[in-house]
Amino acid sequence: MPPASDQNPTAILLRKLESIAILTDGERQAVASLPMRVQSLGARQDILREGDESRHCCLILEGWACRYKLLSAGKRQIFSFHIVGDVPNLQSLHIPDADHNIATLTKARIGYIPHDSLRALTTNHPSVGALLWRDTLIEAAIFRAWMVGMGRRSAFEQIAHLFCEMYLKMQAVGLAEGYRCPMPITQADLADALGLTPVHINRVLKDMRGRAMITLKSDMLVLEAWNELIRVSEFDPTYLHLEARAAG
Amino acid sequence: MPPASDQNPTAILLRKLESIAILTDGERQAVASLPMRVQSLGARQDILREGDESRHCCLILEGWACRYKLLSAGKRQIFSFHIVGDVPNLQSLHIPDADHNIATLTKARIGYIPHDSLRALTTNHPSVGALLWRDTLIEAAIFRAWMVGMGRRSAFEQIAHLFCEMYLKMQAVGLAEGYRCPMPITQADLADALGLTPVHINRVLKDMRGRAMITLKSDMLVLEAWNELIRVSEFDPTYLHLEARAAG
DNA sequence: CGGCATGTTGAATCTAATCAATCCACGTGG
DNA sequence: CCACGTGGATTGATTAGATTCAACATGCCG
Repeated sequence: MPPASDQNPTAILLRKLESIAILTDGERQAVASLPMRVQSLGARQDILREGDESRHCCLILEGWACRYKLLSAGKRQIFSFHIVGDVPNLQSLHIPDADHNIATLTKARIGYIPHDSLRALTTNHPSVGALLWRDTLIEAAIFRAWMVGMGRRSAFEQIAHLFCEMYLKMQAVGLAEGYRCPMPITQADLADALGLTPVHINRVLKDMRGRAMITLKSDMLVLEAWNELIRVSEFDPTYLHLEARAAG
Repeated sequence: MPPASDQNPTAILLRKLESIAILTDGERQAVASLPMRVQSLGARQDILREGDESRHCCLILEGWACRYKLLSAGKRQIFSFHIVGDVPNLQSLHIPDADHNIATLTKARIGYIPHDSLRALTTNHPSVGALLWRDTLIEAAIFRAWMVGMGRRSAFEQIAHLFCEMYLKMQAVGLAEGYRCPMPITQADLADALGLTPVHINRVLKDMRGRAMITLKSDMLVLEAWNELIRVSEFDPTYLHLEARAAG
């Protein structure tokens, strides 16, 4: 598989959709002909702000992004991390007013697809519409998995669970294999995603390294003890609803 | 407005849908003619279990329900509370395999609507399909709001935020007014929803009573100091995306 | 090379958890 | 009518996990 940057922008979307469902040739063609305006962004740039009204959906062509909300006193909660192929504001199709922010984590390229084109696609190909709906439902399932972590898992279990989830998501779209994946996320970002402090994240990561469960260095994560990680975090990949051909 | 129990089952669904959007007569009629099998259940009965495959969606006609997941060592995370008009497994339309459980909290009546009928409805009335999609997206927005609470709010703020949310949701479908609403939820349930212990919930509730912010007795909640509650919890109702006519 | 973001470590503190006992409201049966 | 059982609520004492504050190290980029 060629690197994402060499691919046609819509091919990236197709690869993502085919990681969660099987498409017919007609559907593939319809997706592939979506119009798209491409923009390059630096790291830590807001793509969309709370209160903004969307007229486009944002497809990540390169780099990483996250969704988050700011509270008073500088507190921040990150809701999700997004990789190549994700459409972090797909929900704007039916809820145009953003109730949270989207920002890049790394340098990134974003493809903007007009809502009108996506609506036409769902009208002409209801099964693709159903697939997009399904994608937002999988996202909700991931939210629930994070809720379990924040509410009822220890910091250690929670981090292990997140790493398993992110690895499988990347593996499903060909961005990872052999229990190695890119992880260009600071400990502060991780803390804001899991509801912990950066200091505590640091200590737990040290602990995980000490137990030889992970290696995490220069933005590369290696899951050295997959079975141990899924055991301690009670990780069950069902909720990701990945196509069998893609699932680990 | 007559009590829900006197209404036609589909009227309950209509009232809910009209709390988040405006329907045409044709759409109303189509929703009203959905077939439904009604079942009565006692309190704390599972409606759906993790791993089950749904062929129906469950409409709550009477009583309260919740969605939850069980972990080892008896830990439980509740994802959502559901009231009359809610369809807690709407997502099963596109993800039939349940990755969590649904159970009643109180005695309840449930209407089962076949997936086939709902699919036909979304085919013949795409705008109703879009509305159902929208409802699942609002639910995801509520998940995000809970994530903020679990990750970045104090127990006090979190409980205040939840009470504001639940009051507005009930008010939107005519189940509450005057800052009073039913709240037939045990402190243990609240704890499992917010990621806290029952003991701590108890202490925070005592504190909130002491500050004259709430009254909570015999399953009835009164928000005695609405402005104070929304201030301390930084509550912004936008994420509920209620129709203006229904919003507080 | 300097500057700044990120990562690391220690010590003190605190919020919330844990464990355990008691209380209370309510329904039931003798 | 009252004793009893039960589920839920309340309280106290103690502990633990995570936070906070502060200092220092590392590493990357211009």
